[in-house]
Amino acid sequence: MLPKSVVDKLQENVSKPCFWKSLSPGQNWKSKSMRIIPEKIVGSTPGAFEHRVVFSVRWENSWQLWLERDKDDLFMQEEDWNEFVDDNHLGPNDTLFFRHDDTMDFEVQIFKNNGYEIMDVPLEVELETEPLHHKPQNSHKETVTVSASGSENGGTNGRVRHRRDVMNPMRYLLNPENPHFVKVVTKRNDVLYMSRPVIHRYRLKFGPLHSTIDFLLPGGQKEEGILRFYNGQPCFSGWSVVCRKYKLNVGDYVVCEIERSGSLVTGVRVHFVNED
DNA sequence: AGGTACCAACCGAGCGCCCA
DNA sequence: TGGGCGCTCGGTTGGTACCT
Repeated sequence: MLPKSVVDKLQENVSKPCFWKSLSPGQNWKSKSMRIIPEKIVGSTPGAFEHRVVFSVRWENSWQLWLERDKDDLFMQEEDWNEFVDDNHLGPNDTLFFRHDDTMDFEVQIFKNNGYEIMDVPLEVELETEPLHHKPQNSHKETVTVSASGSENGGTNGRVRHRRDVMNPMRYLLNPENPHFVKVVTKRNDVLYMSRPVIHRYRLKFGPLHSTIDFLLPGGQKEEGILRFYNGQPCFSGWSVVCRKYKLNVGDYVVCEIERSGSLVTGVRVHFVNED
């Protein structure tokens, strides 16, 4: 459990409905009891989140979790909750603090057993060995190089047009499990094409034509993109705005980290590569 | 208010490269 | 060597700012 000073400080700042989750003996984070939305929260915000909730964390990542009723209790769906647990590498001594922000939105704070709050994406300690439920085949190694065209190691359709590789693109990611690809800026930057190997490998799904996605940029900045399908290939307009705003030049590299809700693509987190 | 110029975006066509 | 894929190119369209 957290030190009392930390608890007191949190509670001082809390005027909205909130609750804690930490493990009791014999439980693990994927126990069904950990997926329950406390009745007092449901009761205090009637109708606010009958179908889904969205958890947002300090490092501007978020997870959408669908809800299901079981008897009188409201549970987060197992698959969604397990993904949240895996993504954040929750350990037995961790504590979660949930604050109901707005309608279906919760702000989530993750504390380690010493009361230290995680402020950035938790890194997986042993990336190579821990099995992950949606980890793709040919999972990335830290030393992987990725061609600028977006093809990753082991891909059969990869083209090597710009053979200056970005070393270790995973180090740019907020969440190492997220799909990602490397994009080289060209003089035609009206749309950002999605990498097909990444789409297939992660079985990514897209919203309807003209639905919006977010370009999540450094410093918490955000630009809106529109989903298009050119030649059957999904891509996002609004990319030119990003290139202009951040003064990207032809030949510059960016690591595009795909944000998902389930398998549905909701945004592209853009990491500017500076390897020179 | 209407005309013009400029710019950004749309999207089909086609090029270049890799693999079987 | 042909087919498929990833990507760029370029013509067209639509929106906006500026000028008269």
